[in-house]
Amino acid sequence: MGASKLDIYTDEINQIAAIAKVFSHPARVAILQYISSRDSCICNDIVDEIQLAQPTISQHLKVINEAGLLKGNYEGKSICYCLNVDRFQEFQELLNSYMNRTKSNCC
Amino acid sequence: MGASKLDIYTDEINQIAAIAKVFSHPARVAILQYISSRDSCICNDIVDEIQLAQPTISQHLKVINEAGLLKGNYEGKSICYCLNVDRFQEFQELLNSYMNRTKSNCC
DNA sequence: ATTTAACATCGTAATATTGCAATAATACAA
DNA sequence: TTGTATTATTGCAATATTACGATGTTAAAT
Repeated sequence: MGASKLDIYTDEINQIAAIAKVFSHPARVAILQYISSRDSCICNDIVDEIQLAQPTISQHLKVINEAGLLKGNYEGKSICYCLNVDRFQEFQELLNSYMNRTKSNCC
Repeated sequence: MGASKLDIYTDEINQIAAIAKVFSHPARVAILQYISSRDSCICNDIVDEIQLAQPTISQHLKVINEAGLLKGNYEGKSICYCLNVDRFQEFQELLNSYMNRTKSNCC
């Protein structure tokens, strides 16, 4: 196989896994950190900062974007990628809600 | 390729990604939730609860275990898998530390 | 109109992940 | 010791992910 069986889990569990997946690659962790550290967030800047080719960065940005974590504003000829802070906050709250419920010991 | 280039990131970024990877599959999210909900956490119980074959559960448990999130105590003929709450707490704090720093808006 | 710069998409190779059947290992029970 | 129940490991097929070169696309500049 290789494909996850998503239909056997609750929506909440699939949602947590989907959120975690965004952060499960160091390039995406680094990209998000970099975007939040800059006033203007041009993709080419990221290529200079992170040692990956431009298509690879673009691909990771797509994953981050499809999770709803970006707000892209066109500014002149480059794109200003911004963090969608509300969505990011929502992700953090969902993760914490899951983790708080789960960290009660069993033995 | 297909392999992540780990050497181009800081240790902290790789650590966050490694933590997130544990939670990036719904089976592992479900297993952790289930383990924390039970007093005795036998693997066979998990197989009954989650619609995956025993080797698949065992494989996911291995990933969770290698991340340090389990304490396994032998109790009779079955294994009592317990959540390593300290480690789980540590993961939560590292994720929150990263996310709190990152969620400041840029635009 | 042509060029240039920034970013996206396509195609593809390399590698990782997921899932399970078959089998092995382990520990207790009879 | 022989069975039985529980968990781990192996091997393999299917799919996903990662990475990048080549090529498009878009918008401003010349």
